[in-house]
Amino acid sequence: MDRLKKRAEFLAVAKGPRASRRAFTLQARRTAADRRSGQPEADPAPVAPPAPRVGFTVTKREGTAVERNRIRRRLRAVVAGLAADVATPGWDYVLVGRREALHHDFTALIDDVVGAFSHVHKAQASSSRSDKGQGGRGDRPRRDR
RNA sequence: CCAGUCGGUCGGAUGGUCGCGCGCUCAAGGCUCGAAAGGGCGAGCGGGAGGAAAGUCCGGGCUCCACGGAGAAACGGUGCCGGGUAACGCCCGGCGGGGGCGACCCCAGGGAAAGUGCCACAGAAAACAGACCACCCCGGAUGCGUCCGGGGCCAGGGUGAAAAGGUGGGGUAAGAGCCCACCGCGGGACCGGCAACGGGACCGGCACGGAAAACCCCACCGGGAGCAAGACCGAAUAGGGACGGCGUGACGGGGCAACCCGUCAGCUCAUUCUCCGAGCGAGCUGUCCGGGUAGGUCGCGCGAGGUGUCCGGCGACGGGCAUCCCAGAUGAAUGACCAUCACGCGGGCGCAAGUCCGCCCUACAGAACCCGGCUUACAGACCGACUGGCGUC
Repeated sequence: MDRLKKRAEFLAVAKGPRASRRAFTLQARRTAADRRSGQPEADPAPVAPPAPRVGFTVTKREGTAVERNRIRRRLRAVVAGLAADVATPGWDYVLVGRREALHHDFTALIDDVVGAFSHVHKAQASSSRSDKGQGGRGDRPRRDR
């Protein structure tokens, strides 16, 4: 499981859909789609979408350094345990940890993460249709001119 | 046994499943990035948070910047003495003062006869000596209540943190260091100590209030910024420079000119031809160079190093020998989960040792260039030395 490490990558994912649970907030973004739309359609090579990447964020508001480390490590352990099941290739994810992640029951935490992932995927699916519609409309007039 | 003082150590253990980052080694095949060298995905092994990693309060190393030498002033810091140390505002050993029956603890602890200012409230008076009230004596007046003049200035004056040394005696009109004894205070030859300081013959009738954490004076110390220091590599895009290639057409009109407009060539709008339309119409392009952003590499861990032991020293510490190599991340590794066992708390059974069940799972807290300190936080456990009290022999 690759990690997100650049500030710019985190900012990009923050624009995507999100799902909030008691112990965290999940943000997600479909990166492969972006790359395809950025290139002309002449490149039909069906390159395998890049492996999913996950980043973790815990702000100082959530506690001391020890507590923040523990929040991030528990969330990381959850994701590492079921990464292949929930994370889709071509996507970036960011988990924003909350204080509740310190003592939240581990199995419940796993359930929450699974739920949040599917919720985010659904949200992207519905909103991406409208995105494509807008993109198509934006492309056509440019070609007409 | 109880109460207490000081110093020190540790701060869960074992196992299982799945992982993280670093280093070393291996390489049969596969996948992937790359022009290549090589890297990644793999396997094995090794090691991977603290006593405070924290606060960022001092002192250094290291790096860059500034700077000719010396001195002075200003500013900041430190402040009993001796020692330790690379250095310190730290530590050790003393001294002085204060507290405790004691072990022991606490102390911004230089200078107030260099100067300025301050001493609230209360009080007659707050700093140097007197004025006031009251008191005492003498003389005079008197309506016998007292009043006036002169002298004494000590004791008394609720106060206050602080007010003319205290007690006793002599003395006197009454008093007062006016005189005497003791205590206190000041000076002090000399003695002990490296010193801070301690002791002190003798002398002095006693003067010299506090506060320096108000200013100040004296002595000593002090360039600035910090690993986001600093060094190197360096895209994409835009822009800069050097050299080269192709090109910068014709006519007319306006305008002093720069320039603007129009027409015709020319070029572009995927390709060939024609037409129409739009745009361009003086630049386009190749190679190289330099600055530099994102990003990356180094800095980066052999050190005022750890452990053991011996020697010197009361001690801080110093020295010798042996031995060990011990985190190196950068959206930031050092973990997640489970089981068992100790530890703690509560309850049941048992004379007791113990056993069973349940709970909390055990604090403060996470390296970020590195060291020496200080300060602050901390569940619980252990060790040593010592003090006071009780009991027994």
